[in-house]
Amino acid sequence: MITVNALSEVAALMGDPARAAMLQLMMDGRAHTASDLAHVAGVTAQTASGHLARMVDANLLAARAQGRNRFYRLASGEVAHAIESLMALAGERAQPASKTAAWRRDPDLRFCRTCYDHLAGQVGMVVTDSLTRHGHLEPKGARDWALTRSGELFCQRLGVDLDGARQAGTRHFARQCLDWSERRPHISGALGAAIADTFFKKGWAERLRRGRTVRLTDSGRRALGSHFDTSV
Amino acid sequence: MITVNALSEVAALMGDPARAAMLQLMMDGRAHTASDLAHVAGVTAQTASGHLARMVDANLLAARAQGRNRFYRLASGEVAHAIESLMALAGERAQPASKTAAWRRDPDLRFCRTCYDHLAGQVGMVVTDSLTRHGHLEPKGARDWALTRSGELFCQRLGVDLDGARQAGTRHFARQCLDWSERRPHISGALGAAIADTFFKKGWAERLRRGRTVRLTDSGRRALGSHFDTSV
DNA sequence: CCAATAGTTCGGTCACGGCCGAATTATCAT
DNA sequence: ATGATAATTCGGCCGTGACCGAACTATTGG
Repeated sequence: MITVNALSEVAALMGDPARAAMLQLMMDGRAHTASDLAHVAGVTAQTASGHLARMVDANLLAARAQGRNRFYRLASGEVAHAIESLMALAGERAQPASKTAAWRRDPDLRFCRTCYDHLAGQVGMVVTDSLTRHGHLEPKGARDWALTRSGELFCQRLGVDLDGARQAGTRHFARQCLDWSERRPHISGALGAAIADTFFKKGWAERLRRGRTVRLTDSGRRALGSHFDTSV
Repeated sequence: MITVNALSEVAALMGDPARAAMLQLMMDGRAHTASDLAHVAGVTAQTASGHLARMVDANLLAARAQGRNRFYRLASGEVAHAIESLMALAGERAQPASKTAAWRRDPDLRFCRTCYDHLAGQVGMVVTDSLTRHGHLEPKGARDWALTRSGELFCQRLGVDLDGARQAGTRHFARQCLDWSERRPHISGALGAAIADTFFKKGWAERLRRGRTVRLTDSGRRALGSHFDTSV
């Protein structure tokens, strides 16, 4: 097995948006099911299966079968290190791998957190509910939403980078993402990420140092009232 | 400017074989002209120019104009670090950045060295000359070679991974590479890399710790006699 | 001034690879 | 047994992006 260009092969694996999303989820150090990984990547199970097989082949991931699930995790700390150093180049902050098993009970986490790169928890639901209630978002197919004309205007007024979100490769634009604490779908996909970005950029929300918990700032509370007519 | 998926964007830049080849050349810490970079990547100047512009845009590279040349180098140590950690994943060894300016005079270097990933110097020329002398390689176009049927058989007998080399994306298969010490073209491209790989794998040659110098082993000398009917 | 060289921009071609639908296998639940 | 869920393989579609030829600009040197 000759390695004509080893660097490009590994980098190309990480260079696909869907695979990168999966890898970033696995940066928490835990093992995730193929379904979960397909979900954060915004692709179908078949597509995800192909991606995962390739990454296992390249020794980026380790797979473990358990019942009818297969769990995937990063193959080694070196993989995590490489991903971190790449994210550092892009000015992103990688959340260090912490093995807090009790994270499911955290009330702050249930209130507001990131689900990979978009908002989840009560705040994520408030945003999603407000968008659907005002007719900005309409269900489309089984797992997507369509952004209506009024939704487009609303996002522009809010300062959401719609162009950037639409350029996000073949990633789903407005995906339904099942919220594990609320048990209902919130907005994810490229649009969900762009909205979350707006929250952070305007200082409405702040990521806490570790983990996925997000703190809603005072101006964030006011924004929820004025833009999403909800009080939390 | 929203970063919907920062990781994949950086990784995708490094994930192209041509760009990866350029980056690996720049891992020596020096600045290189656009022509040189096009050359090791095995692409035309236009294509290289586009690649370089994109990498400068993404702050992976820094460019400096000097006369009618433009010199490109890695933008920071962080970039080098990220590349190293990726190469480590693939089991490759990154050659540490040494600034030996006197490398042009080194007689060992003139005798045998790697030119990015293929053999250069007298040994590289011996191999190339032998292949052309026996009709295994024929000039094709201005800067390429064609591997003849007899060349194909010869490579198979030698244990060169032709299939692997042919899969190397859009990289040129058998490129002519101007040898700076011999002033004649030697074999490069995917085939040149595969041949060099064979030399290393069979123990005919060994990379020295630092720099590009390659040591021809005793069995390597014998192999040059038996397979390439040349004594050095 | 003219020829040669380095580099870039533009336009058009083409193939690789990501994507999904459909079908298949395996496990779990009733 | 029967149906539901998790995961995979296969086949075919299609868009992104890498590539090159041609034309253009800038610098150097005779």
